[in-house]
This record gives sequence, C-alpha cells and structure tokens, in this order.
Amino acid sequence: MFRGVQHINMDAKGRLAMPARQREPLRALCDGQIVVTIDTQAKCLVIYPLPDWERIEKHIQALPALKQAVKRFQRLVLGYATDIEMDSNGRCLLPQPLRDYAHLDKKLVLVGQGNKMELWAEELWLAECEQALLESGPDAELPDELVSLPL
Amino acid sequence: MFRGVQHINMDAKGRLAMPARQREPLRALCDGQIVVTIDTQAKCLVIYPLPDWERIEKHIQALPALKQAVKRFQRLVLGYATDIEMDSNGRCLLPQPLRDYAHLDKKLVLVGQGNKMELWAEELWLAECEQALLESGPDAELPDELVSLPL
DNA sequence: GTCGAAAAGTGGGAAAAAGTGGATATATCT
DNA sequence: AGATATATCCACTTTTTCCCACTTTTCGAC
Repeated sequence: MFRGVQHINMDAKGRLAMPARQREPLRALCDGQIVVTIDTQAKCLVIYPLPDWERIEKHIQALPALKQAVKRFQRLVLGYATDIEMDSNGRCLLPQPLRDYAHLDKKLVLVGQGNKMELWAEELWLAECEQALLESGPDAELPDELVSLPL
Repeated sequence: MFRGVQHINMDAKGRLAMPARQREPLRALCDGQIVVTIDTQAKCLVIYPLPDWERIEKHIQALPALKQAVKRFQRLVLGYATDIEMDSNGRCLLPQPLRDYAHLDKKLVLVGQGNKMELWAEELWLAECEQALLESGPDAELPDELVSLPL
C-alpha cells in the first residue's frame, strides 16, 4: 500500500528517485514495473503497479467507444499510459509528454493513494491542497457520501 | 501492448521511424507487418498489427452491405487500409492518400491505444487533447460509464 | 550528543542504440 | 531507351541508456 506525502526532486534528465519507502512495495508488487498516466480531472500523473493497471486498462477498453466523450477519454488515459521501469538506482525516467501535461519541473510531490500514487508539481499540489481544504474544511458543505462516512 | 504518447518526425520522403519502444512489440506480434487505415470519426490514422487487422477486416466485411451507411463505411475503412512493412531501419513509408487524409506533414504524434496505435498531425493532436480535456476535465459532466469507473 | 557506518539521493560520463539524411540501385512509365 | 519515381542500403549525428562515483542524510551505538 502506498501512503504518505513526499517531496522529491526530478533531475535535469527527467529522472525521479523513488523514495526508499515506496521501493520495497514496488519491487514486491510488480518488480519495479509501473505504468504512469494522466489524471484527466487534475493536472497530475497517476502511478500504478503494472498488474493493477492491466486490470484497469481492460475496463477502459471495454467501454462503448462509439460515444464521443468516452472515446476521447480513452484516447487520453490509454494514450498517455506509459510503461516505466525503475533502474538499478531506483530511479524512473519520465517521458516528456507526461512531464508537460503535469507541468513537472524540479520540485515534485508524490502522494500515496493506497493502490496507486499521484505525482504533482509542487506548486500545483499546494494549490490543490488549499482548494481541497476549502471544500472539505470546517465550513464546507459535504456531499452525502462523505457525511455518512464511518470514520 | 502499445502505450505512450510519442512525438516523431516524418522525413521528406514520407518515411516515419517507429520509436524503439514499439519496435519489439511489432516484431513479436507481426514481424513488422502492419496495416494502416483511417479513423472515420477523427482526422487520424490507425495502425494495426496485420493479424489483428485481418480479424477486424472479416467483421467489417460481414456487415450488411445493402445499408447505404454501412457500405460507405466499408468503402472508407477497407479502402484506405494499406499493408505496410518496416524496412531494415525500422521505418515505414506512408502512402500519399493516407498522409492527405490525416493532414500529416513533418511533425507527428504516435499514440498507443493498447491493441492499436493512432497517428496524428501534431497540430490536430493538440487540438484533440484540448477538446478531450474539456469533455473529461474537472468541470465536465461525464457519461455514466465513466463516472462509475473504478480507477 | 557525537561519531561512524550504511543507505539514500545526486550528478556526470561513456557506450550503445536510435534517428536522420543521403546515395546508389532497381523498377516503372512514357 | 531515357527519364522519373521508388525502394534499399549505408553512414553519420544525436539521443538515450546504463553504470559508476560522490555527497548527503539517516539511523544506531557508544
């Protein structure tokens, strides 16, 4: 399981070192084989262990492709999905198109989400946090699903 | 499986170098034998490994050809479908009619879609992305199939 | 608290592979 | 038969990949 918020750096070649905390889980789950794609709802990337992604990919491909909105969703999410492997130093090389989409430069934030991780440009992550706290904070009106959560 | 968004160049002779990432899959699946045809719903080309295309071709041919709309679909998709082989350098020569249909000039984008790939003029791809992000982005009303996706 | 060892993070460089352009040979058409 | 167009091959340049070495941090022991 992937947990925790970690600030990490991407080097000049576009390589990012997986934090030690996530390395062992990654080796165990997928031998360092991950798939990175985009989140269409936010300017960030999502990182799946390869076997998990393959299941999700099947779901997405099974959708009715004649609906224009569905087809476009498939194009983005399947299109950007990229196989990536950790090198011997535990680093991953992110292809330019993915970096561009999420506006990644040097300072990044890796956010555990249980079965997957999210990768943000630090600046965008801070903005997202702020916004999210407005919507989930003390003065917010929460949707029903949240109100009834057994925390 | 074909994955990832890759920006590539077509040279003056209309040749395009398959990115290294896709070459091994292509050699394994179809020994470099592919079929390229048009997507009737978007101004792009689709690239299939030959054996996959042969299955799809059968399906299309089996459709009721007396329906005008079906017949016309067949004409386009079967008509444009062209056998292409990678040369010794891993390059493919795209016939003029296919280039014309998708408005391909120098800068192209190759988009993996699992079992097939799409080939776009860079300019049109960017426009398509923008449109798709409007329809699947943060403010979009998503169709039910997408809302219920377990990502 | 400080020192030391080990692990994690970082940068750079050399070898290999991929991409690109051009040249020569082959086929086709007039 | 000549000329044009097409295809195949070769050679160079650029990029990518892989690996090594250094710095920094963390953890543990004294």
